[in-house]
Amino acid sequence: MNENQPNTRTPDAGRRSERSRRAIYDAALALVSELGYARTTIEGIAARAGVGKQTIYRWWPSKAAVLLDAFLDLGEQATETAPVIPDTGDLAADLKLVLRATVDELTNPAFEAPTRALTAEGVVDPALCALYVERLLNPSLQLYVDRLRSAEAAGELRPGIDHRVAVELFVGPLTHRWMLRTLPLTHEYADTLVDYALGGLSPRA
Amino acid sequence: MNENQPNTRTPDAGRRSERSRRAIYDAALALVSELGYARTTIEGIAARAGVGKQTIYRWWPSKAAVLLDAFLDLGEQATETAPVIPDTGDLAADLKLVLRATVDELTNPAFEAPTRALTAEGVVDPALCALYVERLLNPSLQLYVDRLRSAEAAGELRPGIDHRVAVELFVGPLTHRWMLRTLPLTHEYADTLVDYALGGLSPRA
DNA sequence: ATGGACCGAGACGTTTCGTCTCGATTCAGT
DNA sequence: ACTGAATCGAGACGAAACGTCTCGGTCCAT
Repeated sequence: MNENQPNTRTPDAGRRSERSRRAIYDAALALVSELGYARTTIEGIAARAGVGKQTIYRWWPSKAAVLLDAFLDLGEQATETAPVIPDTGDLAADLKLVLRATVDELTNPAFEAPTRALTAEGVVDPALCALYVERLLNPSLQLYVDRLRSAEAAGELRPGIDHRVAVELFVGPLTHRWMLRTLPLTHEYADTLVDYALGGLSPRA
Repeated sequence: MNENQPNTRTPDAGRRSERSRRAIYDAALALVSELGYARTTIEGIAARAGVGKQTIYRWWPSKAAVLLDAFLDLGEQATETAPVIPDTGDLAADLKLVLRATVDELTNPAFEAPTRALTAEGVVDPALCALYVERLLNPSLQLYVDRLRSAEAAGELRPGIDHRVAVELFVGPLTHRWMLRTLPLTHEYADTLVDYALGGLSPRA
């Protein structure tokens, strides 16, 4: 909040302690898993990481920002995030494969807690949300867009479709069910979504 | 049946002060609008409502629960919530009308702040989420289901479609864009969703 | 070697939490 | 009409976390 003139210190990333940064990430993720996001405190993260509170306040504006960076770091470590959607020539099959994987990830207890925390915070904090979307969501959605472009070239998609809207037709309902826990999130649901979205709800004349 | 746990107090709704209840709703909604949800405190609500803190803690388990009830009460006052989806025989047109109205509501500043707060809290708090879904979301989605059933009878829908999934095909992407602020939420987007979902993304042979 | 920036540690005043106590008031049952 | 129990407004209370601020200590560039 306090962005006054001389007070705004720019903490020079060169002198930054890599050791502390990692320790903070580990502590943050561990505490969120153990206590949940609401009962995870910055003081708790600092204590667990063996770090001064100021070291956190110097580099991050909020608890949520710490968790976002920790989460991004976690994703980068797992280089197996081979971020590619298969292109077998069968669009429906490829989409089902990826959406099923997404279902598995969203229901994986290790990822679910921090993801929910970040998402909830983003719903209410536009600045954090922008970071979240830019660094996590959009890159992921772009993979779908690319696959749909390829599908259009192969004649598997109606020409003129807005690929971005089409992606949201798959991902939106999935996210909706996950966020609001309305009904179980299953592989079958993912498959049905693909079938309905590709085939349409209207009778095929 | 000995349900007299000393710990479990059942605060007997008969003696409850209607006056205080309303004052708390008003104060809660006003403060959330003025300060945002995060900086709205239970102490602040109590002070603004001219009410003892205990009166809030006695009847609600959390700040979010207060806001949910306040929000529900607000909706019940506005009896003009004539909760019907038109049935003109043109499914696409009817859906576009309702989805456009939903877009307007989601972007209405008066409703947006408390709705975001409740949704965010629900993402992270399963108990609150269940209440939210049961009392706000599901009744609303049921209207769509009913309209789709009518459409199926009229031959406007492929037979055998799971109406609930179909509803989520419309509402999911809308909610996705609203929650995560990925792209602007417009009437055009609502229309496109209806066209894509009904017509399907695959080429119509 | 020396100055500056970061570091861990923690003291500090503040805010809010959730519980508890206190009379006053209001309602139900004898 | 009396009385007892429960809620009411008001606020005191200790605990917890906030975010800011010193402290020395350490590391690096000058």
